[in-house]
Amino acid sequence: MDKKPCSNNNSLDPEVRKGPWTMEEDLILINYIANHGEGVWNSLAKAAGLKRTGKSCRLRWLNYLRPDVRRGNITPEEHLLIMELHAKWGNRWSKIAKHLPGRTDNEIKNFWRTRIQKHIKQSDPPGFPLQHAPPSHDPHHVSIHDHPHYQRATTGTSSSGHFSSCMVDHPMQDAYSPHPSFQQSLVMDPGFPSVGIPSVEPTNESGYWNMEYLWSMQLLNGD
DNA sequence: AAAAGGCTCAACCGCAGGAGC
DNA sequence: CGCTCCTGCGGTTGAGCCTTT
Repeated sequence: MDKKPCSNNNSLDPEVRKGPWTMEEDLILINYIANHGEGVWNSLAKAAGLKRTGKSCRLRWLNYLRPDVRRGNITPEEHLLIMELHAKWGNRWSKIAKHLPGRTDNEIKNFWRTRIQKHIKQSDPPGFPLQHAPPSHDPHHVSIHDHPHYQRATTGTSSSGHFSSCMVDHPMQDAYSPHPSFQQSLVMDPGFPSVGIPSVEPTNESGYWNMEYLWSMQLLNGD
């Protein structure tokens, strides 16, 4: 992803930032929404002093910063539901996401494209329409659990087997970082506190950080 | 140990539809 | 009625990480 300041690419407005969000930007957005509520994203971005488009703010909030966003791997139950709903509605990701509490359309879309679609392509004869994805009892659905990609997904991306048990269905909705390198650090510390301030500064050198930490800061701010 | 290729997912883009004027 | 702005959605991209050779 673009690590550059991105102040002048594509956009006519040189003030508009693009690329990954920083901790500071996230804090600003969280604070502002906590105080004023969400919506009217363009004016929100300006009023909050963020050099981002309203679109970008909305996406960041909906996909990451919202407190009810559920991070971690897709569970088999969710997987099943996604298969069923996709069979019913096709690529209506937002509609599907509404039936998976805490999951975002982006997350489901990515999950489908990287795991399920690939698997179906590999195992189906040419021309098999994805919209007719089989119901849960279908061999395709069952066999995907044995697929290397699925297994990797359900055990996390690390070499540690501890990762999955702490990430999947974590009661506190997981300690999660938007950045893979920080996610890596969570692997080393499965007991990373999900409430309160961690004992270690939860940022890495890239300026990425932990959502729980950020929310705890928000709570401490009392806003 | 290093290189190459594959995989994941955060973030962007373009488009469509709705609301307000 | 037409225009503009905003929101939401689905598709796509590309950086970084992981796995394989």
